[in-house]
Amino acid sequence: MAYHFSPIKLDDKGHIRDSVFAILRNAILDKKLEPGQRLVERSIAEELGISRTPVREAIHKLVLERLVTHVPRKGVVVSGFTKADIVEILVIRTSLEALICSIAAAKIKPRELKRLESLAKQISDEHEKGNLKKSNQLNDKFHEIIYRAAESPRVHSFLNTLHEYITKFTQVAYSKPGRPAEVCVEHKAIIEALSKHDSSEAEAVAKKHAKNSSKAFLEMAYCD
Amino acid sequence: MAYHFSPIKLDDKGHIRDSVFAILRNAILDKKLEPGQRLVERSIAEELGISRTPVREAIHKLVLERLVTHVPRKGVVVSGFTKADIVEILVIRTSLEALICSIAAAKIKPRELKRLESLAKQISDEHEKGNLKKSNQLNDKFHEIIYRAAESPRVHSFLNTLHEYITKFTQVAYSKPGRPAEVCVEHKAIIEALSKHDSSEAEAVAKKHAKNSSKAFLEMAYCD
DNA sequence: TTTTGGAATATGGTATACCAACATCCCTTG
DNA sequence: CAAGGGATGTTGGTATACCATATTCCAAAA
Repeated sequence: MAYHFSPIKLDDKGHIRDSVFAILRNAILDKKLEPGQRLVERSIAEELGISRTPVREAIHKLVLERLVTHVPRKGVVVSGFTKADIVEILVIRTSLEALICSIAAAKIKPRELKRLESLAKQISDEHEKGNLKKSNQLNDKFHEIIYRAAESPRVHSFLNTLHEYITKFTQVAYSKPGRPAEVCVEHKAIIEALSKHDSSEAEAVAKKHAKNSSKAFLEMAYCD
Repeated sequence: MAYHFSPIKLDDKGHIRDSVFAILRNAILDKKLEPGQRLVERSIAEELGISRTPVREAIHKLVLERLVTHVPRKGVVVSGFTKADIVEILVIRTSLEALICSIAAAKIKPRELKRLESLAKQISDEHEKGNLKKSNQLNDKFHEIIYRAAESPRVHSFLNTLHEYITKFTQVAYSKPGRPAEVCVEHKAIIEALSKHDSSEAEAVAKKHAKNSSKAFLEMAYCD
């Protein structure tokens, strides 16, 4: 059975395993590989024109991220994403988003607060111009500032992973009527809580922000 | 430089990479490998009497768990655990513990509640008998019941990982005078919230429980 | 004595080879 | 024709070989 992967270009200076990981990951998230489908190391390696070793290492990472499941004596198969899985990811993100915000409140510097205010304004501007892509990028930066301010590498990297899962669908969430305006209001509330270095308020508003975002996503994604 | 690992016994039916992972992980958590020390694939493989392949895969998992850090053109080095790292792990656990408890409140079955009550009683009994080891085991079971009730595999497995980090020190926390009694009270409060299927109360009491446990740990571990 | 070039070495990344377990299918045998 | 068994193939796990890069160190030249 063929996966229809193109041979890898070797001009990449990064490690092959990372390229393979990205290829497989995108294929799964883009549903090019169906849930339940087996991933056969030899076949993938052959199609990509490389050896099994980097393929194995890439698959390993996928297992750790639960995008594929290891079945004894069968190899790995693509995991299915049920609605329950999506919900779990969203609630984890909500919880950690609240956590990192409360931590950030205690540590954030005036310089970073300034940057957040500037970004919030830009985001709102781009919204009005209808520039979804740009405003999404800026939105990511907004949250990245907060993540960094919290100086909590584990939470930070975990949130990034979750974010990548969700990103594949996020423009859907933003297309919900009225959501962009809400986002602006919520961003302002977050900035205010952070400015006051009020951890519990920051936790509360961040949780509300993430919950609303999750809700908007679920409504749009599962309206059927 | 020698790591002083003994050759692996091959009678293990499990995969070698898992054995290697456990060996390295324990060595790091038990401080037999010092922070900053390099892990050289060839040397480890040689000492264990196996090939590099399973060693590589084990090291990969360690990187994902941040127990070691990959340094370009250097290989991997053992990560240092500062107090900030411990604190971060504890607050993540607190956050997820609260989350999983609130989810469990909505899903838990009478059968599981019965089991929790029985365990809480046993734990308190073993405390009084001064049987720390046994009561710790039962405590783990107590939380495991709740984890399972939540049916949230990602949170569940993440909490297990965090738990293993903390476990290495946990008997310290329990040695704090008065803590065992508090634990019993907190367990009762958790059971009550779960019985009422009150998610927000469950979240609150679980958070308090985890926070108190973290506090007890930090006080005992860093009294100097 | 200092500097520099290159060879030797160390090490991780990648490719390949080998093996054991399991599945599949055909052939034999009743 | 059906059932059992063995040959063969598939696949993941492990071992080994090879390669590229970077570091170290020594020797030769200025």
